[in-house]
Amino acid sequence: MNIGQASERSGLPSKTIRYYEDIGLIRPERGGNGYRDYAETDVHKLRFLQRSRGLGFSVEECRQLLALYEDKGRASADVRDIAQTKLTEVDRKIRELTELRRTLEHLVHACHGNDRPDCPILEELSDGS
Amino acid sequence: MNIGQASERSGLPSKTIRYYEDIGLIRPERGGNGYRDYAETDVHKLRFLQRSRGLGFSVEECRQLLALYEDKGRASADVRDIAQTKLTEVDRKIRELTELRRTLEHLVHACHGNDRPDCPILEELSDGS
DNA sequence: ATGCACCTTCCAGCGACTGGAAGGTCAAGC
DNA sequence: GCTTGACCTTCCAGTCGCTGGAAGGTGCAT
Repeated sequence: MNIGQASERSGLPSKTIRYYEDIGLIRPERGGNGYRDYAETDVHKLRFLQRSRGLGFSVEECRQLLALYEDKGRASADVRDIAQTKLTEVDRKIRELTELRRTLEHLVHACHGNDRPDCPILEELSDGS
Repeated sequence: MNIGQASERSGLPSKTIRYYEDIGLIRPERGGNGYRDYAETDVHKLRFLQRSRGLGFSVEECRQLLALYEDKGRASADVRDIAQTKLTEVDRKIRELTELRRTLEHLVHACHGNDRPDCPILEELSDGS
């Protein structure tokens, strides 16, 4: 199938699919007209990429996961390690954002939001109080 | 003062300070030797930038905030709108990450992590079950 | 005079795409 | 057979917010 259909079936934009080929994640056949020709297994891999990217794995991590996926002799512990590391990162990000949220909420509530020029938000940004 | 000291006092790397000048956020004087010469007000603005970037505002939002900060006749509601929008974004991001966290945790717990090749994580990534 | 820390500009690269230009291909309708 | 339009191709540039490095100038102490 052509890239358009592969795009539709994987949920990835054609541009992204070509990019993944550029960086060596996937290698479709080529037809006589030079068009890329995707097999079912390719669509499968593209969906795999779409899901793992959506779970926040970097492209390099996806490359590892894909290699492990294709390696029938891999240890499942390898995969779990990658997921565990990502989980820790996500946890940290959530903590940071929650802290940020608290600060922003405080700022928004402190500001009466009228058309007078004094604004507690700017004051706090300015002097770090 | 030179860029090194401005860097130290604002908490921003020299490279970043030069970059902020490139994109027109700040315009220090120049000494006879061509060195940038930062006044107190410049350090003040740099700290303002450092804090607002740290709160997750984009450089463009920082530019707006800085303009409002310098505009003595601004309405505080303008500032609050920017902060409120950012708060909504942060909320959405936290929700997404929490969902992601749940999925990752499920994957990690489902995988026994031994050296046999079957791995529930890869299976889920593959078939989206 | 030498050394070293600091400063300058400019250019390139990161990650993960995304947009656009310029052109080839294919199928349908006239 | 000719046109139209949708699709495909490659290649180059831009996004965001820096960051690194090269090549060279300046300031100050020894």
